[in-house]
Amino acid sequence: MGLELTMRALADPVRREILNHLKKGRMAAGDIVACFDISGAAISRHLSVLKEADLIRDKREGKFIYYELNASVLEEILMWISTLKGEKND
Amino acid sequence: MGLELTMRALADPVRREILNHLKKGRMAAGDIVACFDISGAAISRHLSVLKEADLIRDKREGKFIYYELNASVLEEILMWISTLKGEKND
DNA sequence: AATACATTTAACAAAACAGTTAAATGTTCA
DNA sequence: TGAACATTTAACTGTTTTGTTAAATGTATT
Repeated sequence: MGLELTMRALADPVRREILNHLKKGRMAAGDIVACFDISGAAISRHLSVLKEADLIRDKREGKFIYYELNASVLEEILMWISTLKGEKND
Repeated sequence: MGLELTMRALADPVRREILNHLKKGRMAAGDIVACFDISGAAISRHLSVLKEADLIRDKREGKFIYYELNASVLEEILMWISTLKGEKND
C-alpha cells in the first residue's frame, strides 16, 4: 500500500490519538467515539482512513465493530527514517 | 516543535522526496527545484514547511541558500512509534 | 548605480480535508 | 415484523493545502 497512505493517515492528530487508544487493545467504534469531542460520523471516517492505510483492522461482532491496531505497517516508516539517517537496512 | 509539525511536514510526498535528496548532502534551493517538475515558488514553500518543522536548516552563502537535513527531529517519531508498539522507551 | 541572478513572498484558484446533520445499513431481540 | 441500537455513508460547508504567476528581496558584478 505504500508510505504515502501511511504518512497521510498519520498526519492527522485525531487519527494518531485513535491509534494511541488502540495500543491498549481493541475497541468498538462507539468506545472510540466516546474518547473524542467530535461526531461519530467524523470518527467513522477517520477509522476508514486508518483502515485504508492498513494501520487498523476491523471485525464485526454482532452490533459492534471492533477495531484493532496493526502496527506492522509502521515498519515501513522505520525503514524510511533509517535510510534518511544514512543507516543501512535490509 | 512537536510531533504535530513533524508529521504534517512529512505528509506530503514532495517534501519527503526533498528530504531524500538532502540525505546525500546539502543543496542550494535552485538545485532542489531542478529535481522536481513544479515551480520554484512551490518548492520554496515546501522548504519553509520543512524548516518550520526543523527537519531542515538553511544557510545563506552569497546568492545561494543551502539547505541541509536535520534528522534529529525524527527521533520523536521513532519514540512515538515505539510506544505504539508497546515498547519501553526512555 | 544598474543589471542580473537566486530565492522568497503575495495574491489567487483549484483540490483535498475534516467537521456537521440527516439518511441508510446491518444486527439484535421482543 | 418492527423497534432499538451501532455504525457507516451521503450531502454539504468552511478551512487548509498545494500549485500558479507576478512582484519583492537580497546578493554579486560591472
